[in-house]
Amino acid sequence: MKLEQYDGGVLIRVDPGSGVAIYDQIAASVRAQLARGALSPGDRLPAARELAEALDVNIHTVLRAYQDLRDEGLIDLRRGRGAVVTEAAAPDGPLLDAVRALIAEARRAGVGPQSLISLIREEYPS
Amino acid sequence: MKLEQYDGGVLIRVDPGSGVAIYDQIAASVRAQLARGALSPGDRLPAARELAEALDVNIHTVLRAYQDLRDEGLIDLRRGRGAVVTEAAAPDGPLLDAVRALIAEARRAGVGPQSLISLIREEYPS
DNA sequence: TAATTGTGCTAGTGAAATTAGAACAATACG
DNA sequence: CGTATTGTTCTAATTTCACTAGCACAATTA
Repeated sequence: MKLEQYDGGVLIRVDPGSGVAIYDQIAASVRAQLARGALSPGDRLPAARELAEALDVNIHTVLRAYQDLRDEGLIDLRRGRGAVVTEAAAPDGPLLDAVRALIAEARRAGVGPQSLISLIREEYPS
Repeated sequence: MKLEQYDGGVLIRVDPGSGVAIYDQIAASVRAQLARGALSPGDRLPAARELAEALDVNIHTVLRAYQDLRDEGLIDLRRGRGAVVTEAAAPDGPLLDAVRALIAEARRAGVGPQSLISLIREEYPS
């Protein structure tokens, strides 16, 4: 089952039994929307307590996701103020095009998401 | 520290303290080599017991990786016979090109591996 | 037949995720 | 100024899952 949370354009989905950690799903959802342009610099993410309740998750789990995003420089996170999207996290058209081109190519070749991601991890060292 | 295992062209690396599960690292390593063409249909992966000993890991950890690969249709896994690369898992040049193009684009845009993978997960539904 | 190889099972250990509750500090807003 | 909001920090318990360990068993190969 998937829990969702809608808040002025911010849509976050979480699947407790997907093998991926919940805080990682939250962070990934935000990252994807940033790259896609669904979230723009200056936009505000839902308050941690608020999102936690909506997703039926502990506040610390949400905070963990937010802190990861801050460490990556994607959001500005401060008490009293909340989580605000950074200037550095501007949407990128060409990148999104490249992503969609790659996925089309992968589909054609019969390569699934797992293999594709493994390949990228291998070719794009952290 | 990284442990490796060489076996007739099959190179598998594992880093116990990388945050990624070992079985996932093994599977990812195989996936990447399949897509790259370092492994071809008909090739045989090292026996689970053998690889486990070489990597200094439990056999169940290796089997978990192999079973995941089988679930994805990449290898044929049967007792007595071992793990053999499937016909479906053929190498693909254009795909690899697209991957490298995407990574170049991501680097240019200052988008890290995390965000990139999150984006692909979101755009390439399982 | 004998050796190899994956399967299935039980069980224990350790690390990490998640939850819970509370007090506290910075910010925003009337 | 006072109050509500919001993230921060802390302790602690629980739960989940990866990993290890050892064993017996079944299928395949040679």
